[in-house]
Order: sequence, then C-alpha cells, then structure tokens
Amino acid sequence: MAAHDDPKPTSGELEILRVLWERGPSTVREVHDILAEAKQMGYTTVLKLLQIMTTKGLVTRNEEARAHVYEAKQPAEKTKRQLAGDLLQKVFAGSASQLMMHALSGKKASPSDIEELRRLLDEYEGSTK
Amino acid sequence: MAAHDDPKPTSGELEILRVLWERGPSTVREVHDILAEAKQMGYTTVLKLLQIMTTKGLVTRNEEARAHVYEAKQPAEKTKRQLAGDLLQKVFAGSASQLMMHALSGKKASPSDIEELRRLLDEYEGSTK
DNA sequence: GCGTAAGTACGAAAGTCTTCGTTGACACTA
DNA sequence: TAGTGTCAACGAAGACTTTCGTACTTACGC
Repeated sequence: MAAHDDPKPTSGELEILRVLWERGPSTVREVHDILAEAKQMGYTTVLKLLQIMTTKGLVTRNEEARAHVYEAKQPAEKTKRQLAGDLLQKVFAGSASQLMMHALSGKKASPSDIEELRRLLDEYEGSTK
Repeated sequence: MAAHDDPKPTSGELEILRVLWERGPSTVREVHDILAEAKQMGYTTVLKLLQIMTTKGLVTRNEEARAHVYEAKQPAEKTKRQLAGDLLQKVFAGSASQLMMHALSGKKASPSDIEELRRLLDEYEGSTK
C-alpha cells in the first residue's frame, strides 16, 4: 500500500492552495501579496506554511531562481474532490442528495447554478447507464 | 454583539455529535459504547470531549441523574448546513454545482439518490419562483 | 566595496486538539 | 461495613497549527 496519503490541507494551507490554483506556480511574495489584501498575515508566515506544505507533499518547490517558485502538487480538482468526498462521508453518510439539500438551504443558488446541476445529473446518469 | 458563534465542531467532536444526533440525549457510556465499536477510544476521552463541548456550547448537559445526559445543542440540520455552507464558500466559491460535481465524481451516487436530487431541484426552483 | 533590499531558514511561542491516567465521590451488595 | 464498580473532574502530555522574530545569504546600485 502506498504510504502517500494525500494529506488533507489545514485551513491555513487551503487558503494558500487556493491562491496557487488560481495563479499557478508562484513565489512566496506573490502568494503573500494576494493573501495580505484580505487578511493581515506576515510574509514569513506564508513562507513557513509553504515550507511545511512542501515537507507534507502538498506543494512542490522549484529552487532554480532565487525566489523559489511553489506549485500545488495535486490538481485543484483532485483536492476539491477529496474535500467534498470527505464531507460527504463524515457528515452526510454518503448521501449526495442530503449534501446538496443542505448546501442549497444555506445559500441561494443562482438559476444558472440550478441549470448546471440538472445538466450534471443528466450527464452523470448517462455515464453510468 | 452576540458572543455565541456556533463554533465549528472539530473532527473528534463531530463523531460524537453524530452519535447524539442518531441516538438523541445520551450518557457518556452510551456514546462511548457506540464509538468504541469502530474505533479504539477510551471512556475518559469521550467524557473529556463532551465536557469541552459543553463549555463550547456544542452540547447541553442534564445533571439530574448520576450519569449526566448530553444532548446536541443545535439540531443536526443546522450544523450540517453550517458545515456544507462552509465548504461551499471556502473551496467552491459558493458554486453549488461545483460542489456537487466534485462530490459525485468521488463516489457513485445510487439511482435513487439521483432521483432524489432531481426532485430537490424541482422543489428548490419552485420555492424561489 | 558597502549598504540596502529581498530572500530563505530556523526556532520559539502560543493556541488548539486528542488522549489518557489518576483521584475522589457515590452507590450497591454481600 | 468493607469491597467493588461506575461515574465526573482534573491535569498533563504529545501532536499539530499558526504566527512571527531573528539570523544568515545573495543580488544590486552607487
């Protein structure tokens, strides 16, 4: 069995991953500049987090340039799937309809979102038929 | 300003909440017996967790009997909505269709689940029209 | 060459989470 | 009443998370 467990990112790590997903490979400064807009967060805090994430295998680091360039190791899709699946199991006992019901009740879904959901269901059903 | 924030349960706390949701008000021993089936977990660990959850306001405690009876303070629906909404915002930028897409791709949904999802969409759309 | 700016590395501190050992109270029973 | 079992309370240990100060290194401009 593989010993690499795709560790679940912590809350702080997730914030950084979101930036990396959006921007692609980035330096500490670039990530920090984005994060500091919304939140007070020191430069070395971001650096330390990225270093820890490197040892955990959440990101990879290119050290060629003086300012190292970090990149999310797993594609955003995979991590998102992992997080959604985790919640699905832990809280909703695997019931996707339960999950959706609660997600929708918490926040208005736009009509286009509803449309998209219908399309997803058709597609999903088609793929398993 | 209200100081009561509906604190987000931690992973261990969530396991206990799930038992309380299912069984209703329970003693430490009852919760422990359920949890110990699947997981090694000492009695005093469950007790301590429940005590902490009491101070956090996640559960309430009835001390009338010698064995105190604990009960989830918030209805399951509310906490589940909170957790689903949290993930929705933090990872999927509020897009319910994104959340569902990732949840479904991680695990097979049963045909009845799909059916239920369709029904929910109709209902939801009807309620906001 | 020197000073300054931008970088990484390191470690410590504070907070949180989880676990469990120990203690003391209480009740039941032989 | 002595012994046994059940319970709550407490504290401490260990792991993890987050934050930041400090030190060391490297590049650049004057």
